[in-house]
Amino acid sequence: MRATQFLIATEKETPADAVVISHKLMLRSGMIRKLAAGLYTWMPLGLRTLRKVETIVREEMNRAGAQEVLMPAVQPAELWEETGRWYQYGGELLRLKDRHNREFCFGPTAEEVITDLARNNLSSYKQLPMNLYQVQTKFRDETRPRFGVMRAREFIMKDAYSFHANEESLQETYDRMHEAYSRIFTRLGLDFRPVLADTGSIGGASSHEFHVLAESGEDDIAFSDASDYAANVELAEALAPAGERPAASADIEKVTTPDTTSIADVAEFLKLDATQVLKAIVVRGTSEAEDAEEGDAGEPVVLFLRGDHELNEIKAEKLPGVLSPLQFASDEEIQSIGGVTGFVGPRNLSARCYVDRSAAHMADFACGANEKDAHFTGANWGRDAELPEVADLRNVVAGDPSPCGKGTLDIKRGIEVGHIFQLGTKYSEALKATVLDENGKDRTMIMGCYGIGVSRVVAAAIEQNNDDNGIIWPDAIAPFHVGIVPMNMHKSEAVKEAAEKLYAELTEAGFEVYMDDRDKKTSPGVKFADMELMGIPHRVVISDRGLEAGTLEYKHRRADEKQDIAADSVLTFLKEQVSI
RNA sequence: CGGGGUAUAGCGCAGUCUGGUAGCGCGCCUGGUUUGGGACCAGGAUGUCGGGAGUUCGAAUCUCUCUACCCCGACCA
Repeated sequence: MRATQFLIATEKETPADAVVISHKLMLRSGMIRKLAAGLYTWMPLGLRTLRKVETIVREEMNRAGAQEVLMPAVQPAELWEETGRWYQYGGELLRLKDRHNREFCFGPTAEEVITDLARNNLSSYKQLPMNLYQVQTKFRDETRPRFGVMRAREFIMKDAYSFHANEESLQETYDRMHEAYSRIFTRLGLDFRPVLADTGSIGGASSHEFHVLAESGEDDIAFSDASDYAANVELAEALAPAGERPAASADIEKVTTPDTTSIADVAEFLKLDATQVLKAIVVRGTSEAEDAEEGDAGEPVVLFLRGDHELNEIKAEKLPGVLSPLQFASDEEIQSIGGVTGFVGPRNLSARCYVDRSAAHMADFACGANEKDAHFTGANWGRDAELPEVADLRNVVAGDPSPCGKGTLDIKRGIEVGHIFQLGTKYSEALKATVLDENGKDRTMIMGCYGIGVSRVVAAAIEQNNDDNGIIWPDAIAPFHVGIVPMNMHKSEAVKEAAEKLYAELTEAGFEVYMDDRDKKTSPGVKFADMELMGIPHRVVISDRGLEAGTLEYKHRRADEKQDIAADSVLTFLKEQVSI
């Protein structure tokens, strides 16, 4: 590709609405342009990389035995009504009506459609297992799209769905997908980790997320320093502290603590560490009324944590009696159980309570007195308040022992680029997707699903590969492998000739080449800067000076120094440097 | 959805408080000089000042209203 024929859209200044590096660089390099919130046009430069990611994903999916299909982006409401998700999905589902007033949605995912496909086209266990995938535009009407294509509303996703006659077969495909994903992200040149994950609203048994490690990630990942254990913090179990709870050594005492409603206030006022203060969080409970609809709130539930710990909402939602999704109780609801907002404590509280494992281990602690402007100090479980049911309620923090039993946990930020689930029969049952088994009986197929955020991968790759001058593409997904900068091409026939010759030679050899043939108005500095911003990994400069000496100059985007290469060996040299 | 903010040329911004008819840098066009790291000189083009309504002799500026976008949070995976 010649620069003069390419839609170059580089920008010197960063558009004001970008906050993460990948978003800034994608805009500045001219990979994407924003159309509206969460909607982006892929420019020629960006699309080249996007297509390369897709290609790698396809190659590895095919290698792992999956078959590509392409389903409609617009899906009929009926299917979603059959699984009940038409009502459950909420505002993220973009609903549409056609001219006949029939309802549709723009697919945020395709379980319904693929399961419909399977029930209509698979009839025998002998056809299983079957793994089908597509690479397609999805739409999720995020309340808050951000970070460019990292969290866009419209995005490209590879979604695969497998169908099985039994659990063993599902596990086999799941493992094979796990392996395929590892190969994909390795080939993409990314620093990634598979981590144990919550199964979320899609439901199902087992689940792994694939995360690209980056500071700008929106997820916290817990790693063991002594094993390969890694889990999303949402899921990572916080173990009980070792040993017995220390014995009480202080007397309980009520103290006046005016306006100290936060843990930080209380700790400061009482000159205690946050670890010595009991945190109480009152959430809504499930209703036990006969006519209660799902989601109706019932009696509040109180959760106790050590002051320095954070509530893990996913864990809390799963507790019996706690309303899911989690909602915090109102001041009135707190009063109804004998509490005072900001001063809730375990003593004389009439509500169902849970205490976190670490909080259950506290002794001589401070806690709310269920009176305005009052706390207790020197409180102890058993003696001063009954110990509620103990549960794992908190997010793990760095330094916690690893749940795998080996080492301690470290926490890093990650960008979720892939997710694999064992779905079980959630969708196949709702849509009655069955096959006949060996005995001629209907059997509901067991499903797995496997997603990769293709467009998000592009952004994630940039988060991991950039410097002050711009993007640094791994060869595998670079929009161009080699950039040629001819110096003073307008003046020197020799340079022009050599550049054209090299361009033809490299293209012939299978390299994707970008030659900056812009005229004399475009100074070399601009060409270098653009090429670096765009992240082209290998650069060859052709100059009169070099040609006289029989050399060309080569520099890798990541290297500090340029090097002279004998002109006649450039092709061989580049074949060694570039991994296509 | 709650809180905060912004909207002026393709991009980044000033001008708004204190009303007087639109400006800077980059980019773009023309000509010339330059040519190994975002050149220089001269000339030039580009704006419904986000939309609507109002106040006023006069509105980018004041008032009301709508919209879009961004940030924090909640939600979502």
